[in-house]
Amino acid sequence: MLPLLLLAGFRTLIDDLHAELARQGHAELRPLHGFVLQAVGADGTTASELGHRLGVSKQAAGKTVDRLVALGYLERADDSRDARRKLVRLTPHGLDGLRRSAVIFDALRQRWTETLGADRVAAIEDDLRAVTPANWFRLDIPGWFTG
Amino acid sequence: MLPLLLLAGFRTLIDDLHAELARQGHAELRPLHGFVLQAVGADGTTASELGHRLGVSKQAAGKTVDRLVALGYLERADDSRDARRKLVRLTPHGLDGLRRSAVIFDALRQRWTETLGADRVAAIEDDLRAVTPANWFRLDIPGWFTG
DNA sequence: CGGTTTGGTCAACCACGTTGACTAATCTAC
DNA sequence: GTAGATTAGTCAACGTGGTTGACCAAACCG
Repeated sequence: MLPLLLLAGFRTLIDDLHAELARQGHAELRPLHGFVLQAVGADGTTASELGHRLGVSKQAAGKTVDRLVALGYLERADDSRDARRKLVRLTPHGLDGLRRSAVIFDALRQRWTETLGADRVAAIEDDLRAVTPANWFRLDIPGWFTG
Repeated sequence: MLPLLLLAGFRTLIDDLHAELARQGHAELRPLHGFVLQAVGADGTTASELGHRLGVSKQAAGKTVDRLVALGYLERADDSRDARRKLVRLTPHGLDGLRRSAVIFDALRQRWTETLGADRVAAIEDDLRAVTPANWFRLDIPGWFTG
C-alpha cells in the first residue's frame, strides 16, 4: 500500500489545490501547469532550459509553453543578446496563479498539521528526503511548494 | 516541498519497480499497466468495471485493455451468462508480471525500512491514511502493493 | 411486450510525450 | 576571419492515455 498512499497524498494535495485555484479564477490551470509556471520562475527562462528543469525534451517543453501562452499565463520575448533564444516569462496572470498556488499550498499543509501535528508532517518530509534521490528537487526554488 | 516529496517518493518506487521488472522480462510494462493488472485481478473483470475501479471512462479502459492484450498480458473471453459482457482476464504472462511486482515492492519497502526503520515507514503509512480520502483505495486488493 | 438500462465499440478530439530532421545563430579553433 | 561544431527553436510524425458523443445489441423490468 505504500506507493498508493504516497500517490494518494500527492494527488489529494494537487486536487485540492486545483479545486481552490478554480474558485479563485484559475479554472484552466491543470496539474502540470503549476510545475511549469514554477520552473519558469519570476526571472523567466527558455524552452530548452525549461525542458531540462522538467526532465522532458525541448520540443515537449515548447508545446507546453504554447498552451500556456494561449491561456495567458506565459509570454515569449526575444533575447536581445542571443537571437536564437526566445525568453519565456510569466505574465501578470501567470504570476497571480503562481502566488495563489503558494498561498493555497500553505493552507493545505496547515490542514495536515492540524490533523497530524507539525512534528509528524515534518517527519514525513524528512523521511521522504532521506529515501528519494536528490536530483528530484531541481524544482526546489525558494517560495514554491513551501510551508 | 511536501507535494514534491510525496511525488518523489511515489515515482522513486515506481521507477525502481519498472527498472527491476524490465530486468526480469517485463520491459514493456509501463507504470499504468501495473495498476491495470491489479485492477483486473486474478478473477478477471469487464472493461466497464475496470474503468470504474480505475476512475476512468469505459472507453479509456477498453483502449488500455486493447494495448495489454496486444502485449500478451490480458485476454478477452465471452461471458456465457451475459452475451453483452466480455470478460478480461490475466494471461499467464500477466499473472507473472503481477506476482513479480508484488515481490519487488516488498523488496523496495524493505529498503526503506533499512534506511528509516520499520516504525517510521509504518508511521508514514498511518499518517497518509489519516489525511487522504478513503475512496482512494478502491484498488486495495489483498496481495497488491502490500508490505 | 415495450421501454429503459447496461456493456462494448467507433469516431473525433485533446494533452502530453517521444524521435528525427531541419534552420538559424552563436561559439570555437585554426 | 572563416570553417566547423554546438545550441535554440520549430515542424512533422507518431504513441499513449484520456475525454465526449453516438450507436448497437443484449438484458432487465414494468
